[in-house]
Amino acid sequence: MIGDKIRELREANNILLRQLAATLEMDTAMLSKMERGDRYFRKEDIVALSKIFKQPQKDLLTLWLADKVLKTIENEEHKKQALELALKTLK
Amino acid sequence: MIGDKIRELREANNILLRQLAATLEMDTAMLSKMERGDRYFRKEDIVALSKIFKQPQKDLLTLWLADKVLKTIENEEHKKQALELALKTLK
DNA sequence: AGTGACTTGACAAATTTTGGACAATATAGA
DNA sequence: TCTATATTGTCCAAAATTTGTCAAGTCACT
Repeated sequence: MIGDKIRELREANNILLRQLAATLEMDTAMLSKMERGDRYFRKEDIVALSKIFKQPQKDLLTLWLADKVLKTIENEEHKKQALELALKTLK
Repeated sequence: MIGDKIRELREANNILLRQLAATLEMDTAMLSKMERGDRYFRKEDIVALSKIFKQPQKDLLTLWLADKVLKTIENEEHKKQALELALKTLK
């Protein structure tokens, strides 16, 4: 999800995976995994990426956090109810 | 949240912390922390507790999972948007 | 002061997550 | 086919998180 977004931005800007990886000072394989959702971006990288691609930090961070939430509940039952309950609690 | 619920049930049934801890085969201190939200219940314990207190598994598991979700997002910004996004993605 | 119930903090042990390296493979274009 | 790019899997060590145990502490009551 956040990975798709980053890939989209990267391709729209004609930047190669290895170029972006170099900018973020990470291994190309790692960035590939991150874009595909195999691994998680670190929060600092998301912040850096929002600057690189001139996107509102909030948007990317929200995507990133939603991914994390989805990961915590994957493989569980009653996901929807739990999310709704969590949301209700928050408000 | 799930902890409050368990404590409520335990007290309504006049069971001592150490008695319930013994039933669940855990340290009293651990159960105390769990009820107070300091530590997490294991899923199996929630299942066991729903039997002990004759509660629908679903209800307790939902509470338990909502807690986990809230924990993953605590200390983050844009919690609400992220939860809403996650919920939307799920549907 | 003594007792029972519960809480708390410190700590080590166990487990999970993470970041990164590397190699093999795939894919597309010249 | 050769080359550049990207993907995928596996391995490793470091870091972080979780878990369990224990001792000491509080609190309320008698």
